[in-house]
Amino acid sequence: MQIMTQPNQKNSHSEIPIACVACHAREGGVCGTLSPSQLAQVVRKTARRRVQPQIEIIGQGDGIEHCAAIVRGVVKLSKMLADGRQQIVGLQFAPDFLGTPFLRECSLSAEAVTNVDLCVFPRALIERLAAEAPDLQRRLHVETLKKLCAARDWMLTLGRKTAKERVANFLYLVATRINFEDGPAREFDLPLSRADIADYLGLTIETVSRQITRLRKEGVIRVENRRRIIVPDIRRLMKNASIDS
Amino acid sequence: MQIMTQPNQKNSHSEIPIACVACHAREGGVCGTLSPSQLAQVVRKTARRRVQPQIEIIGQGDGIEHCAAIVRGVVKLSKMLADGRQQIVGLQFAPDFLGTPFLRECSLSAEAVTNVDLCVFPRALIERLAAEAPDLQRRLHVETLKKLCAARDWMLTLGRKTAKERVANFLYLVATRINFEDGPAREFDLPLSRADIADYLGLTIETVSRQITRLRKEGVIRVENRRRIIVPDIRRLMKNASIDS
DNA sequence: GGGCTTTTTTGATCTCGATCAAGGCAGCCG
DNA sequence: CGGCTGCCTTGATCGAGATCAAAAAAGCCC
Repeated sequence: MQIMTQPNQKNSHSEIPIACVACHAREGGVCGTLSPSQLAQVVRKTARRRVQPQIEIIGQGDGIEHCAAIVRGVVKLSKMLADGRQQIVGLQFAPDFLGTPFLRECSLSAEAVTNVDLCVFPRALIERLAAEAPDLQRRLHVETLKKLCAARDWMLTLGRKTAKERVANFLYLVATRINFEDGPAREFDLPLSRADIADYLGLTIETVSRQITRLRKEGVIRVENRRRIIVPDIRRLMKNASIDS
Repeated sequence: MQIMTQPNQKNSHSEIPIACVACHAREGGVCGTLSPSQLAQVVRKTARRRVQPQIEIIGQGDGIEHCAAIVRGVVKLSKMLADGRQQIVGLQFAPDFLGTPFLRECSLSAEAVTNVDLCVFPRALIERLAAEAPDLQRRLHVETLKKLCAARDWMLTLGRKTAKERVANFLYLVATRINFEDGPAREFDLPLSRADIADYLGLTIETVSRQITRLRKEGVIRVENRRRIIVPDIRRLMKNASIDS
């Protein structure tokens, strides 16, 4: 499924760039250094969109004609083999950028795992503005570099860590990314089902469940209603994940 | 160990940018769109360097002050846990770019696996030129996007493929990347030892060896002198790697 | 609440790849 | 040539996580 292209008429024009800025609040916003006329283009071509859980945002192998910034919610990026085996290759939280301008042939599918609010742009707009505004290009590049670094960290997890370490690593990752401003959350709701966690960790749901139980029994975490995780001591969780701090 | 900083006096000035261009020949070279004065800066600040196998180019956690383009040879990027478990998170062939300008905190170590010729620049130079030349910034960004795509492909391999598929996948990867101009090589020398292959695939050397034997006995590959691989039918190798073409 | 589905947990067993242990083979140097 | 060293291969056994199976808990709709 493609990202919708129509600008959302219900939003006032002034709201949209604020959303974009919010998306990249950590660094002052993607639109931060654009000229007034460039900002006006963004306003005209940008659409807000709300996506329900389990709805595909970008399909595997689509010619991707749009990009988006996540305003709220969690998006999973996954790859699938012909026989159905699946691997989640990235989790994106607000205010991450979705899509690969400047590169066409990267097949992966993006799917909302919670309710997601997006700020959608045409790919061509981003590419044009990036060519005009070096700082925008640089900032998108830095975001890509961070994703590359995260992907490589996860390769270490997938290739060399035990099931228990992987689960602890996942919990640590969610704790640190769920609130993008503050440090690691002490208490949070898991955005993913056990099946999705398994697909992210290269494990089965049974193994994920058993390792969560194990961490719970060892007192590393507390679990309420299967979804809510409480971490009394983040250091202890990191040790269980073999994260050297 | 840091990359050497001294420009190599033995190289004529005219040779160096040619080397850079050669590094990025597929797209016309990193230096392709620079002005004459920018090119002169590159000439002044660039050093050629030859690196022996198993020599570290950039250490894990170094404050990385240099970047490099690979002119010849193969470089492995790896991450290690405190207890010694290791994962190779990327293999770079000529004419790949090494280093992460614009981003400081990504800990990984780069090590030559064959004799490697590099073209070394100060990080600051690249960052300055990229700010001035939007096309250079864009091209570096595209290279990073490709690496991200490759890393995510590898996550699928690490998370969901069997030992045999992983080994076949690795052979296919080397076949396609060892000669950057042509298509997949039908015959090539493995640049990595069994131990390095194991670290790349998240397996042990024994399992790697057994799966190579198995692929050999099934006629998917022929092996000469343990290092030389002959692939009679690349399609068959891809099928064994579960690569959907 | 009661019946239904879906998700998660727990238990029993199996299997692929790890581990432990030799043995083979090539390169190197005397 | 023979002994040595460092990879690589092969064999035997073990174990972490997969698979198969079922029970328990939560959500959902009436």
